[in-house]
Amino acid sequence: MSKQSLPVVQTEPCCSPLVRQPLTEDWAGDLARMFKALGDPVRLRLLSLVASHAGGEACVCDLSAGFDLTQPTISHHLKVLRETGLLECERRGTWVYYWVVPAALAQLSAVLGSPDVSTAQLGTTAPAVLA
Amino acid sequence: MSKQSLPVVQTEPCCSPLVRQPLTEDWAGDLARMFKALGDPVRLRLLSLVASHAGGEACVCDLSAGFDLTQPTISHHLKVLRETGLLECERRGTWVYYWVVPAALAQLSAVLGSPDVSTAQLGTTAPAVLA
DNA sequence: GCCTTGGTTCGATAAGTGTCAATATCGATT
DNA sequence: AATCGATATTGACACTTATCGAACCAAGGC
Repeated sequence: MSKQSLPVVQTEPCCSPLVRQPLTEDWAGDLARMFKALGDPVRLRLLSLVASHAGGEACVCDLSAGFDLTQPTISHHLKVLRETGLLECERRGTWVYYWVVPAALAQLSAVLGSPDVSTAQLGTTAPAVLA
Repeated sequence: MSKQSLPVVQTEPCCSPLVRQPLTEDWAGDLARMFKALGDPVRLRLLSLVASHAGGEACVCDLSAGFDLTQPTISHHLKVLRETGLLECERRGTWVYYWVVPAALAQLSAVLGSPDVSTAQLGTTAPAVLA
Protein backbone atom coordinates (compact mmCIF):
# COMPACT_ATOMS: atom_id res chain seq x y z
CA MET A 1 0.00 0.00 0.00
CA SER A 2 1.10 3.54 -0.43
CA LYS A 3 2.34 5.91 2.16
CA GLN A 4 -0.10 7.31 4.61
CA SER A 5 -1.42 10.70 3.74
CA LEU A 6 0.24 13.62 5.38
CA PRO A 7 -1.51 16.39 7.19
CA VAL A 8 -2.66 18.84 4.62
CA VAL A 9 -0.10 21.58 4.85
CA GLN A 10 -1.36 24.16 2.45
CA THR A 11 1.44 26.49 1.62
CA GLU A 12 0.77 29.95 0.43
CA PRO A 13 -0.52 30.41 -3.09
CA CYS A 14 2.88 30.78 -4.60
CA CYS A 15 2.73 28.95 -7.88
CA SER A 16 0.93 28.19 -11.03
CA PRO A 17 -2.27 26.16 -10.85
CA LEU A 18 -0.42 23.21 -12.26
CA VAL A 19 1.87 23.18 -9.27
CA ARG A 20 -0.64 24.24 -6.67
CA GLN A 21 -3.13 21.48 -7.21
CA PRO A 22 -3.76 18.53 -9.50
CA LEU A 23 -5.39 19.51 -12.76
CA THR A 24 -8.93 18.37 -13.23
CA GLU A 25 -9.59 15.94 -16.01
CA ASP A 26 -11.53 18.47 -18.06
CA TRP A 27 -8.99 21.20 -17.73
CA ALA A 28 -6.16 18.87 -18.57
CA GLY A 29 -8.00 17.89 -21.72
CA ASP A 30 -8.42 21.45 -22.87
CA LEU A 31 -4.86 22.39 -22.13
CA ALA A 32 -3.49 19.25 -23.74
CA ARG A 33 -5.25 20.10 -26.99
CA MET A 34 -3.44 23.42 -27.10
CA PHE A 35 -0.08 22.00 -26.09
CA LYS A 36 -0.44 19.32 -28.71
CA ALA A 37 -0.96 22.02 -31.31
CA LEU A 38 2.34 23.53 -30.23
CA GLY A 39 3.99 20.13 -30.24
CA ASP A 40 5.04 20.32 -33.86
CA PRO A 41 8.10 22.29 -35.00
CA VAL A 42 6.38 23.54 -38.13
CA ARG A 43 3.42 24.87 -36.18
CA LEU A 44 5.67 26.47 -33.59
CA ARG A 45 7.62 28.26 -36.29
CA LEU A 46 4.41 29.31 -38.03
CA LEU A 47 3.08 30.75 -34.82
CA SER A 48 6.31 32.59 -34.19
CA LEU A 49 6.39 33.87 -37.75
CA VAL A 50 2.91 35.28 -37.43
CA ALA A 51 3.56 36.74 -34.00
CA SER A 52 6.82 38.38 -34.96
CA HIS A 53 5.65 39.68 -38.30
CA ALA A 54 5.32 43.41 -38.73
CA GLY A 55 1.89 44.55 -37.66
CA GLY A 56 1.25 41.37 -35.74
CA GLU A 57 -0.24 39.63 -38.73
CA ALA A 58 0.92 37.87 -41.85
CA CYS A 59 -0.64 36.47 -44.97
CA VAL A 60 -0.15 32.85 -45.97
CA CYS A 61 2.09 33.83 -48.85
CA ASP A 62 4.51 35.34 -46.35
CA LEU A 63 4.47 32.17 -44.28
CA SER A 64 4.81 29.50 -46.91
CA ALA A 65 8.22 30.70 -47.96
CA GLY A 66 10.92 29.38 -45.69
CA PHE A 67 9.33 25.97 -45.34
CA ASP A 68 10.19 23.01 -47.47
CA LEU A 69 6.58 21.93 -47.46
CA THR A 70 3.75 22.14 -49.93
CA GLN A 71 1.17 24.81 -49.52
CA PRO A 72 -1.65 22.43 -48.51
CA THR A 73 0.49 21.23 -45.64
CA ILE A 74 1.03 24.76 -44.42
CA SER A 75 -2.68 25.35 -44.71
CA HIS A 76 -3.34 22.24 -42.65
CA HIS A 77 -1.07 23.38 -39.83
CA LEU A 78 -2.62 26.83 -39.83
CA LYS A 79 -6.01 25.19 -39.52
CA VAL A 80 -4.87 23.22 -36.49
CA LEU A 81 -3.61 26.38 -34.83
CA ARG A 82 -6.89 28.09 -35.71
CA GLU A 83 -9.08 25.33 -34.33
CA THR A 84 -7.25 25.33 -31.02
CA GLY A 85 -7.78 29.05 -30.62
CA LEU A 86 -4.17 30.07 -30.96
CA LEU A 87 -4.62 31.86 -34.27
CA GLU A 88 -7.37 33.76 -36.01
CA CYS A 89 -7.64 34.69 -39.64
CA GLU A 90 -9.51 36.90 -42.05
CA ARG A 91 -9.69 37.14 -45.82
CA ARG A 92 -8.85 40.49 -47.37
CA GLY A 93 -9.27 40.44 -51.09
CA THR A 94 -7.07 37.76 -52.51
CA TRP A 95 -5.04 37.12 -49.41
CA VAL A 96 -5.79 35.55 -46.03
CA TYR A 97 -4.18 37.12 -42.99
CA TYR A 98 -3.42 35.37 -39.71
CA TRP A 99 -2.69 36.76 -36.26
CA VAL A 100 -2.16 35.27 -32.82
CA VAL A 101 -4.66 35.34 -29.96
CA PRO A 102 -2.60 36.73 -27.07
CA ALA A 103 -4.96 35.45 -24.41
CA ALA A 104 -4.43 31.88 -25.53
CA LEU A 105 -0.67 32.12 -25.24
CA ALA A 106 -1.01 33.90 -21.93
CA GLN A 107 -3.21 31.16 -20.56
CA LEU A 108 -0.71 28.45 -21.41
CA SER A 109 2.15 30.49 -20.06
CA ALA A 110 0.29 31.11 -16.84
CA VAL A 111 -0.50 27.45 -16.34
CA LEU A 112 3.14 26.53 -16.60
CA GLY A 113 3.87 29.46 -14.38
CA SER A 114 7.18 29.99 -12.74
CA PRO A 115 7.48 26.99 -10.46
CA ASP A 116 10.47 28.44 -8.71
CA VAL A 117 11.25 32.10 -8.79
CA SER A 118 14.91 31.44 -8.39
CA THR A 119 15.23 29.56 -11.63
CA ALA A 120 13.36 32.07 -13.73
CA GLN A 121 14.15 35.72 -13.71
CA LEU A 122 10.67 37.04 -13.28
CA GLY A 123 9.99 40.54 -14.37
CA THR A 124 8.14 43.16 -12.48
CA THR A 125 4.79 41.88 -13.58
CA ALA A 126 2.56 40.48 -10.94
CA PRO A 127 0.12 37.84 -12.12
CA ALA A 128 -2.91 40.06 -11.87
CA VAL A 129 -5.13 37.59 -13.57
CA LEU A 130 -8.20 38.94 -11.88
CA ALA A 131 -9.94 41.89 -13.42
CA MET B 1 -4.22 48.03 -10.89
CA SER B 2 -2.15 51.18 -10.74
CA LYS B 3 -1.40 50.74 -14.37
CA GLN B 4 -1.57 54.46 -14.97
CA SER B 5 1.95 54.92 -13.86
CA LEU B 6 4.42 57.40 -15.23
CA PRO B 7 5.47 57.35 -18.84
CA VAL B 8 8.41 55.19 -17.90
CA VAL B 9 6.98 52.50 -20.06
CA GLN B 10 9.41 49.76 -20.66
CA THR B 11 9.75 49.87 -24.38
CA GLU B 12 12.07 46.95 -24.72
CA PRO B 13 11.09 43.94 -22.60
CA CYS B 14 7.78 43.71 -24.34
CA CYS B 15 7.52 40.20 -25.55
CA SER B 16 8.60 36.66 -25.45
CA PRO B 17 11.22 35.46 -27.90
CA LEU B 18 8.46 33.74 -29.79
CA VAL B 19 6.84 37.07 -30.51
CA ARG B 20 9.98 39.12 -30.91
CA GLN B 21 11.55 37.10 -33.70
CA PRO B 22 10.93 33.93 -35.69
CA LEU B 23 12.08 30.80 -33.95
CA THR B 24 15.04 29.06 -35.48
CA GLU B 25 14.48 25.61 -36.82
CA ASP B 26 16.61 23.98 -34.12
CA TRP B 27 15.01 25.81 -31.30
CA ALA B 28 11.55 25.09 -32.59
CA GLY B 29 12.43 21.42 -32.72
CA ASP B 30 13.56 21.34 -29.10
CA LEU B 31 10.57 23.26 -27.86
CA ALA B 32 8.15 21.20 -29.90
CA ARG B 33 9.45 18.00 -28.31
CA MET B 34 8.59 19.42 -24.88
CA PHE B 35 5.22 20.79 -25.90
CA LYS B 36 4.36 17.48 -27.50
CA ALA B 37 5.08 15.79 -24.19
CA LEU B 38 2.54 18.11 -22.58
CA GLY B 39 0.07 17.50 -25.38
CA ASP B 40 -1.55 14.53 -23.69
CA PRO B 41 -4.10 14.91 -20.89
CA VAL B 42 -2.72 11.97 -18.95
CA ARG B 43 0.79 13.36 -19.02
CA LEU B 44 -0.42 16.81 -18.04
CA ARG B 45 -2.27 15.39 -15.06
CA LEU B 46 0.71 13.28 -14.10
CA LEU B 47 2.96 16.30 -14.21
CA SER B 48 0.51 18.29 -12.14
CA LEU B 49 0.14 15.45 -9.66
CA VAL B 50 3.88 15.25 -9.17
CA ALA B 51 4.28 19.00 -8.96
CA SER B 52 1.49 19.51 -6.48
CA HIS B 53 2.35 16.55 -4.31
CA ALA B 54 3.63 17.20 -0.81
CA GLY B 55 7.37 17.59 -0.82
CA GLY B 56 7.46 18.19 -4.55
CA GLU B 57 7.84 14.53 -5.34
CA ALA B 58 5.69 11.47 -5.60
CA CYS B 59 6.18 7.78 -6.08
CA VAL B 60 4.52 5.89 -8.90
CA CYS B 61 2.16 4.15 -6.53
CA ASP B 62 0.72 7.54 -5.59
CA LEU B 63 0.29 8.47 -9.22
CA SER B 64 -1.24 5.34 -10.67
CA ALA B 65 -4.33 5.65 -8.54
CA GLY B 66 -6.82 8.03 -10.05
CA PHE B 67 -6.17 6.87 -13.59
CA ASP B 68 -8.18 4.23 -15.35
CA LEU B 69 -5.05 2.98 -17.05
CA THR B 70 -2.79 0.01 -16.60
CA GLN B 71 0.49 0.33 -14.84
CA PRO B 72 2.64 -0.06 -17.97
CA THR B 73 0.80 2.82 -19.58
CA ILE B 74 1.51 5.10 -16.65
CA SER B 75 5.11 4.02 -16.75
CA HIS B 76 5.27 4.82 -20.44
CA HIS B 77 3.94 8.35 -19.94
CA LEU B 78 6.36 8.97 -17.10
CA LYS B 79 9.17 7.87 -19.37
CA VAL B 80 8.11 10.38 -22.02
CA LEU B 81 8.09 13.18 -19.47
CA ARG B 82 11.48 12.01 -18.24
CA GLU B 83 13.07 11.86 -21.66
CA THR B 84 11.94 15.37 -22.50
CA GLY B 85 13.54 16.73 -19.36
CA LEU B 86 10.33 17.69 -17.61
CA LEU B 87 10.64 15.09 -14.86
CA GLU B 88 13.45 13.35 -13.05
CA CYS B 89 13.29 10.24 -10.97
CA GLU B 90 15.20 8.19 -8.46
CA ARG B 91 14.74 4.73 -7.01
CA ARG B 92 14.54 4.50 -3.24
CA GLY B 93 14.22 0.95 -2.11
CA THR B 94 11.20 -0.56 -3.71
CA TRP B 95 9.67 2.68 -4.89
CA VAL B 96 10.59 5.14 -7.60
CA TYR B 97 10.07 8.81 -6.89
CA TYR B 98 9.47 11.50 -9.50
CA TRP B 99 9.81 15.28 -9.32
CA VAL B 100 9.54 18.11 -11.80
CA VAL B 101 12.43 20.06 -13.27
CA PRO B 102 11.40 23.67 -12.60
CA ALA B 103 13.77 25.12 -15.19
CA ALA B 104 12.08 23.15 -17.95
CA LEU B 105 8.64 24.48 -17.10
CA ALA B 106 10.03 27.96 -16.70
CA GLN B 107 11.62 27.82 -20.11
CA LEU B 108 8.38 26.87 -21.80
CA SER B 109 6.46 29.48 -19.87
CA ALA B 110 8.97 32.13 -20.83
CA VAL B 111 8.85 31.25 -24.50
CA LEU B 112 5.10 31.64 -24.61
CA GLY B 113 5.33 35.07 -23.11
CA SER B 114 4.96 36.98 -19.94
CA PRO B 115 1.64 36.45 -18.21
CA ASP B 116 1.11 40.20 -17.95
CA VAL B 117 -0.74 40.34 -21.23
CA SER B 118 -3.87 41.07 -19.25
CA THR B 119 -5.88 38.07 -20.15
CA ALA B 120 -9.04 40.00 -19.37
CA GLN B 121 -8.56 42.07 -22.48
CA LEU B 122 -10.41 39.71 -24.67
CA GLY B 123 -11.96 40.82 -27.89
CA THR B 124 -8.87 42.62 -28.99
CA THR B 125 -8.95 40.88 -32.29
CA ALA B 126 -7.72 43.97 -33.99
CA PRO B 127 -4.09 43.15 -34.59
CA ALA B 128 -3.18 46.70 -35.34
CA VAL B 129 -0.59 46.77 -32.62
CA LEU B 130 2.61 48.38 -33.59
CA ALA B 131 5.86 47.00 -32.45
C1' DG C 1 -17.56 35.48 -69.86
C1' DC C 2 -12.44 33.10 -69.26
C1' DC C 3 -7.88 32.80 -67.21
C1' DT C 4 -4.57 33.50 -63.37
C1' DT C 5 -3.26 33.67 -58.68
C1' DG C 6 -3.84 32.70 -53.65
C1' DG C 7 -5.82 29.22 -50.32
C1' DT C 8 -8.56 25.55 -48.78
C1' DT C 9 -10.45 20.90 -48.90
C1' DC C 10 -10.32 15.98 -50.25
C1' DG C 11 -8.42 11.23 -50.50
C1' DA C 12 -4.64 8.40 -49.86
C1' DT C 13 -0.63 6.72 -47.50
C1' DA C 14 3.36 6.17 -44.57
C1' DA C 15 4.81 7.10 -40.03
C1' DG C 16 3.82 7.84 -35.25
C1' DT C 17 1.28 7.15 -30.75
C1' DG C 18 -1.56 5.34 -26.80
C1' DT C 19 -2.92 1.30 -24.85
C1' DC C 20 -2.80 -3.38 -23.14
C1' DA C 21 -1.15 -8.25 -21.90
C1' DA C 22 2.90 -10.61 -21.06
C1' DT C 23 7.43 -10.65 -19.44
C1' DA C 24 11.56 -8.93 -17.16
C1' DT C 25 14.13 -6.44 -13.46
C1' DC C 26 15.13 -4.74 -9.03
C1' DG C 27 14.99 -4.64 -4.05
C1' DA C 28 13.16 -6.27 0.37
C1' DT C 29 11.62 -10.17 3.21
C1' DT C 30 11.20 -14.57 4.57
C1' DA D 1 17.51 -19.01 -2.27
C1' DA D 2 12.87 -18.48 -3.05
C1' DT D 3 9.41 -15.33 -3.17
C1' DC D 4 6.79 -11.18 -3.42
C1' DG D 5 5.65 -6.41 -4.48
C1' DA D 6 6.72 -2.29 -7.21
C1' DT D 7 8.26 -0.58 -11.88
C1' DA D 8 10.06 -1.03 -16.30
C1' DT D 9 10.35 -3.07 -20.88
C1' DT D 10 8.65 -5.65 -24.96
C1' DG D 11 5.53 -6.77 -28.63
C1' DA D 12 1.31 -6.14 -30.79
C1' DC D 13 -2.70 -3.60 -32.34
C1' DA D 14 -5.95 0.17 -33.20
C1' DC D 15 -6.01 4.79 -33.96
C1' DT D 16 -4.22 9.25 -35.12
C1' DT D 17 -1.37 12.43 -37.85
C1' DA D 18 1.88 14.69 -41.21
C1' DT D 19 2.43 14.93 -45.83
C1' DC D 20 1.46 14.93 -50.69
C1' DG D 21 -1.12 15.40 -55.28
C1' DA D 22 -5.39 16.56 -57.21
C1' DA D 23 -9.50 18.91 -57.16
C1' DC D 24 -12.00 22.84 -55.66
C1' DC D 25 -13.31 27.77 -54.27
C1' DA D 26 -12.74 32.88 -54.19
C1' DA D 27 -11.27 37.26 -55.96
C1' DG D 28 -9.27 40.15 -59.71
C1' DG D 29 -7.90 41.24 -64.36
C1' DC D 30 -8.35 40.34 -69.36
